[in-house]
Amino acid sequence: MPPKDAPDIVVRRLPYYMRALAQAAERDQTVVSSQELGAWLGVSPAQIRKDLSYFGEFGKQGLGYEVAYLRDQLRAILRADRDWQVVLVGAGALGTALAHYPVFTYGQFPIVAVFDNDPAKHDRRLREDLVVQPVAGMEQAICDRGIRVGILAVPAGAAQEVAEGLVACGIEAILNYAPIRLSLPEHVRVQDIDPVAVLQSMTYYL
Amino acid sequence: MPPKDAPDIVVRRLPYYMRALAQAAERDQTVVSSQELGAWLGVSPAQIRKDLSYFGEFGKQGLGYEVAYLRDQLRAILRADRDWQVVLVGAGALGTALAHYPVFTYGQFPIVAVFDNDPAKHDRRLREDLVVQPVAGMEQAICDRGIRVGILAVPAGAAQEVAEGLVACGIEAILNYAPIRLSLPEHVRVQDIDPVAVLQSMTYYL
DNA sequence: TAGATTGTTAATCGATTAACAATC
DNA sequence: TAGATTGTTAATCGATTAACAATC
Repeated sequence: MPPKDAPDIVVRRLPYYMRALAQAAERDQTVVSSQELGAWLGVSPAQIRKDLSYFGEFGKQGLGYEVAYLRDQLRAILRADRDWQVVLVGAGALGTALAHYPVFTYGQFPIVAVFDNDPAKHDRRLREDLVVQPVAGMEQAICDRGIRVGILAVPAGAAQEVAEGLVACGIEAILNYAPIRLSLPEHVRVQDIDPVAVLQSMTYYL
Repeated sequence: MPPKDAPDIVVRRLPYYMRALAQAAERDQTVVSSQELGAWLGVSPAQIRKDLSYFGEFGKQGLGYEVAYLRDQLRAILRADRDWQVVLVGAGALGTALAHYPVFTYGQFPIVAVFDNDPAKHDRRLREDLVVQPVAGMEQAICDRGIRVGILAVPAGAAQEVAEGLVACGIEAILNYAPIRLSLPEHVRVQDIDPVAVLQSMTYYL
């Protein structure tokens, strides 16, 4: 019986486990139990143990998990032990804000190229090392560098077309800020970030 | 047997149904089937019918749903037929970008006050009608206007404290951009938006 | 009427939790 | 050793899907 793949919902929790462990390590905590980790994250200890068990055995009975070790294991599992160059499309207010995030500047997901269709924005310098370019040059730039991750911060009307361009350039993971559902090939992962939809679901309860 | 409350996961899908219907209405489409709506959204027709059935009967057998009618019903259910004034805390790059979103300017969630703890930012004008104020005046401003929704766009280190301040002011729903889990009273709804966690879960598959 | 599609029930599928033997 | 906590199995819970009578 082959080991079961971790469900996507489990994979999506791992970054939160990883972050909690990184914070614990910064506090010089050396060991943590599933009980404690769960309390921090609002998750049951059983769920944490079950989630981790999809990927291996990381703890010691009677003791718990070594903080630094488990953090490093999760980093390796999520491929967070390396950088992923990112291409940003859309240099409006949101794109500009994202370009200044530390994680997108020196962090794990450096934005290395920005494109926009608005000629008024071309050559604008978003950062020391980042100049807005015309979308026409996108394919070339992405292929040359082997970039696989894209962030879409364009208006809804342009999103589908731009997304197809990204996919044609070899992008396999897209973080989509445009409030529209993208239709893309199966192999491309898309995650939407939509603050309005989130707020609208919250006001239901008010 | 009392009717069952809709699960939260259903409520979270309604904004997407609502948006698709609004777009269909703009195309002057008058009627839509669960089949068609599901195809647009990448959801099964059965799921759409089941989801809607938590809230009432909105369709006609053999025909489908009247687009404008169902859109309006969903608007009423989600309380999207009114404005919700929003308070923004954090006037950095992200907060500034959010302040310029149309939906947060003239839309359903107008940001009516911005606070920041950095004196250098005080009195900065984010928009025609929006000036950054010291956090000290927050409670007063929120209570005066009866604001119930907050957006948190401050660094992780300040988030918990600021969130507690918001709750003390009567805020009941928080959209949290800080990469940290907030511990707040049960009655306060919190939704996190964390692009890094999302990207990290996607790179697992690359 | 005949064809289509809803609303709902029952079946299926998948995720979470409880419980406990293994063992540090 | 005694106490604690893991990893895993089985039980439970909840969400999705399939199917179909009702009916437009």
